[in-house]
Amino acid sequence: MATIKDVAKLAGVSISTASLALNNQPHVREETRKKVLEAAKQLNYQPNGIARDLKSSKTYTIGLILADLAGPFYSELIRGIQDVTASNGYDLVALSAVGENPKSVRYIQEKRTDGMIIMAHNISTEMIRKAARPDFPIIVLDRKMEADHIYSVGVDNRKAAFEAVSYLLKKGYRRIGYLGGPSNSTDNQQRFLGYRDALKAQGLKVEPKWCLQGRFVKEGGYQAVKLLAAQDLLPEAIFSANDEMAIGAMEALEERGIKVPQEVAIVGFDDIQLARYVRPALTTVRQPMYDMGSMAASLLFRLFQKDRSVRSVMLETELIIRESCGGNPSISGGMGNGMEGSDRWSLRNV
Amino acid sequence: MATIKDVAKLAGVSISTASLALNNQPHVREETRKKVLEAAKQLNYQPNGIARDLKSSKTYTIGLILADLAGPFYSELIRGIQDVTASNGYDLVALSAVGENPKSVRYIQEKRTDGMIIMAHNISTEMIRKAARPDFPIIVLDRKMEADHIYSVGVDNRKAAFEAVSYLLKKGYRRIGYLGGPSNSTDNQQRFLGYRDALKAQGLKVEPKWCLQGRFVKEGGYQAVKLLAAQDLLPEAIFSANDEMAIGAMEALEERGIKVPQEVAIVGFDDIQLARYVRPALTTVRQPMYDMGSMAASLLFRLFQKDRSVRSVMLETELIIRESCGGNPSISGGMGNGMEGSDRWSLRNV
DNA sequence: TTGTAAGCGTTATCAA
DNA sequence: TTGATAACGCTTACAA
Repeated sequence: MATIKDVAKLAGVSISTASLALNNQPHVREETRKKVLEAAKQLNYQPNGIARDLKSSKTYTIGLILADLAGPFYSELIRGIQDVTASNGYDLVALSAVGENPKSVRYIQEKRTDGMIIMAHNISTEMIRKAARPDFPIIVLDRKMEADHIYSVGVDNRKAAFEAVSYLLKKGYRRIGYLGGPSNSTDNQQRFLGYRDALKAQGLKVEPKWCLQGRFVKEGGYQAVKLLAAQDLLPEAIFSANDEMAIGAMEALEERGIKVPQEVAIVGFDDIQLARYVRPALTTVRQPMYDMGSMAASLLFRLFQKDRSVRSVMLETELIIRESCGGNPSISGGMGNGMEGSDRWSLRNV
Repeated sequence: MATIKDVAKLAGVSISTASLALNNQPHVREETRKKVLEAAKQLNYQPNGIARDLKSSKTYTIGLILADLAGPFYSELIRGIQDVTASNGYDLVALSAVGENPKSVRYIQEKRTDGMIIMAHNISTEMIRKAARPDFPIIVLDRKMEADHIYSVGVDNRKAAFEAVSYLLKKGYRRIGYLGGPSNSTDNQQRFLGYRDALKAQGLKVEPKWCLQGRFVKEGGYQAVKLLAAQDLLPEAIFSANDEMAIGAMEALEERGIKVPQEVAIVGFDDIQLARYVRPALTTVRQPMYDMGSMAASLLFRLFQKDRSVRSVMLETELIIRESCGGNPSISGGMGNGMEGSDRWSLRNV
């Protein structure tokens, strides 16, 4: 690997001159610059970014940690972040936090980026708190937390879940199950509370036998519902804490010839791309993922600029009515460009 | 930011001793180690990864560059890579190459990782060739290229396309269009050649009016087909160079009330997750994305170990018959966990 | 306009 | 068992 030293030597100048020339700094004679550039080319010189980062304590990179990079859930989120980072001349690197003790925390602790956006329930709040610094702000998307140099961007999960379940109740369903995610996930906890609140508001209470664990993945939803169906314990409706599990649930039901929504209604959460393509199309709570992403990134850049007015933000969700709980499918088909539905059902401020 | 220097000072030892203690090296008195660890904790010390990387010229990270991180296409690929990197104790960082002159090339050039996997047609072959080094191998997934420290993993696009189009021909379709991606994409070029070959083998030739450009994105497929339909120029069948465009095409047709497959048949390429969910379910060429990912990563690790036997690899594709060109849907339904058909791929050396 | 030299935070070598 | 000290490759005062 050719270093700047080699370039300088070949060009017959000092290292600092070589550096100046290479970085298009003024105060370098044109002839000298040419010599240096020529030498660099000849050696196929490429600067070592790590050394530069170390020296300048700046990486022009922001990091994004997701529980599962490969999940279908994140497209719009990534797009939102990316649009903002790119327009600020930054790179975005994404990593996923897999397993109980994700290796990627190393990446947070060791500060290989200028800031972080995190949406991974398997990364502990404690860890995040420890890693944040004035020059290393962190935005969390999957929990509520406000501490020095830490901000959160998200939706009011409890309220959103409350409304989704209330919708089921309004349609006359009484025996409503909950298909949940990992218990250490704040999102899951809040959605469960919203579910409980809604039942309670109608004088109903949570039935443990209908509280399923699906780990936020399709296979989990599939297994949980399959088991319940085998025991003949199915409720009339299921509120699933995310769409993936809801789709798994639908497949389990289909396998047993149980009709959705006629026999069991289903509501999901997230509005992933697939939601509108499954049959029946999934009624679900839309999270404004693109906005969450761009908001998180903007916050970060404002923080880089020492903007003191930054605060955590909560965005609005929207219940998207499709076919999976019967009744007026108002949406299905269309370009799926995320534009449908802004006029439909409720929008609310938090 | 507390550095190791601060820790050393607080513990009353030298920097080197602090380093030894912190890294669990032997030859440190237990008492001393305790003192150091205590100091580190008190200062909330976290090692600076960049400095470490610089010193050790090793990052224990491999990079993945995708044309569009947010695309639906990559889940399985990422999973394949991730499984291998994680089991080798490495991190995976993903970046996307957006636009004509992607900023992320910086990441390649500046070697912030120990190796790279690239699937982004907007990164030039020239650039890749320049960046590869003995200690910085690169695996390309979207083009055929073999040079020092560069290997490719992929499928035989031309053959796969040939088979897909031949299938249409065998079903009796004669007027077959091509919905293609960016012209600088090798994948696109090869698929087009396969399409042409298949037509030629039946004495047919390519009709320019049926050669559409959809930029590999859904919206592109939608627009192109919409336009063609408006001019009443639709062929009997369309071979789309990827699934996203195929789905866009289907939506354009649906909008005009044109039935698939009765009036226009469609075949896609990739077998993304959505393909089995759209109605009619999409007949398409499955690329073994998971295997491509794990294979690419394995190659990298073998290279790290100076394994000289590494060679480029070509994997087999498979035509998945569903409903979008009429006739015998052989696969559809199931858990969609990507496990179907895994007994069918074979490895071929190039 | 160019060169010398310090330093970013580590790890590693060698003496003490 | 510990401590000086020299790198790693770069940027940047400051001096010449």
